[in-house]
Amino acid sequence: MIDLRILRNDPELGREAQRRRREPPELIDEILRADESRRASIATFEQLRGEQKTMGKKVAQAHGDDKAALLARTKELSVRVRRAEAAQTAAEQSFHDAMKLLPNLASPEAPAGGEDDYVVLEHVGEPRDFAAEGFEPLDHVELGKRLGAIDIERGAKVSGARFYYLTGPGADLELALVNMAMDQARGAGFTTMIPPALVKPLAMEGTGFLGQAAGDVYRLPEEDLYLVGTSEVPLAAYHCDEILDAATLPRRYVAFSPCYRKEAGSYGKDTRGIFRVHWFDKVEMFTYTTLEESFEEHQRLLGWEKEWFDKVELSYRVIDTAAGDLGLSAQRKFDCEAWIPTQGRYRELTSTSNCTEFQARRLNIRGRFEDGIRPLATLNGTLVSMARTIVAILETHQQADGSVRVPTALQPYLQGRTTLEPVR
RNA sequence: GGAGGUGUCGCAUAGUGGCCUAGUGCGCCCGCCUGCUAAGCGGGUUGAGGUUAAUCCCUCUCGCGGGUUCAAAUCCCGCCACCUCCGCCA
Repeated sequence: MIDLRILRNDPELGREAQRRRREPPELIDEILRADESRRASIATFEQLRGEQKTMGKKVAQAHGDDKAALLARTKELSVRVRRAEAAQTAAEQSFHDAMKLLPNLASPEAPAGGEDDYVVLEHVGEPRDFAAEGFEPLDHVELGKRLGAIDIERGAKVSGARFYYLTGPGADLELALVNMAMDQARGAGFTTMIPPALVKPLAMEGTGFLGQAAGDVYRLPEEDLYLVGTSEVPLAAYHCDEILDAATLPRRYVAFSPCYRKEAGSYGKDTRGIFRVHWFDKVEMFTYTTLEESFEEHQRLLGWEKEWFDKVELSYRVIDTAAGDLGLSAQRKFDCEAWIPTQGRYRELTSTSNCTEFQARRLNIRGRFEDGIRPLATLNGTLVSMARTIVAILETHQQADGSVRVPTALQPYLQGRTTLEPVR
């Protein structure tokens, strides 16, 4: 949800933001109309309600015929109050429904356009040149088999397509990555968290995942709960309906959680291996801060992500996502994409979004400042997403003999192992 | 899952249909007093919305949602959370 005053003062700003996202600009005018009728219905109700309260006091004091006459009038008034209240509720509902459809206003710095209109901000490291080294790289499916690290057949047998088991060194690798990520974040001052992966509709809705992304979300209709696609959801909802003391900001949390995604509409895409799966684990950073601070915090989150890539020794590039490819909540988003040798291209491993006040308004998260109470800003950033990082590490650090070199920084987290060796 | 209990302003509590415009204490903020501090004294202290240039003012907010009534913190129904006990369980 965005600040209504912005739209009232400058509707064209809102329409333009919609165009940059390739979303309908007419929504702005719908919202403004809904707001007008909402305010009119509030005025009507309040006027009648005030009258009813005044009359009620007179009734309490009157006796005999006076009282009977007053009662006749208040009975009639009561009906009108009830009708006005119903009209107000309906008008507020329509207004909120329209507001809920409106995505965050994209940053003026975010490139306009759709998925392919991103801007590359930088490249870090060189993609490894296997041809020069004289051998053909294996893909992660083959490597995973040889190392006894990934069991895709049994994942499919037990859970279906896009599921897998991490086994032996694969499981060890995930735990090592989790621990290294948690250590990094803890060192940077984050509070570690293990949040619930099942949440109520409020948390999903509040974080913006029931809009355009709803098709990608698993729902348990029996309990009316959702499986989260990222721990951003429980971390954002953690402080919903709270007023945080400004002195406690920024609040930084880092969470480990499973992530579940239907991957609807991705049929035929990335069908091989564990690059695109229905479940993976992730370590996610999340910050509550002020709107003014959020832009620098966004850069800091990006900085921690880059630090991570350096530690696992992957070459990558950073892209500035185009407005049309931002999630509903995001004002700006940077993705870090690692080079995947057997795909010959950069693929998204991590992502950091500045949601400004958008989620905080929906979830009613505010800060108490010297000059009053205001919504906070929320930001999120991946530190490590498991399946894809494991793909990148296995493929990038494989050696001609079929073993995989363990990045130096990761070795202490892998019982000192320097390589993962083939078992067959 | 079953039975019972509880949910009021930051905390603790009062309030069983109109005198609630929700009282009191603690905490907190401002001021007075005072070598300093404490105490004492006076005032303020939920949040949201409408209106406004801003204030004033008005409406909503007693876990949430319905209902009864001219009128609901108060009566009725449903839901949620927490506590106690029983059952089951990693």
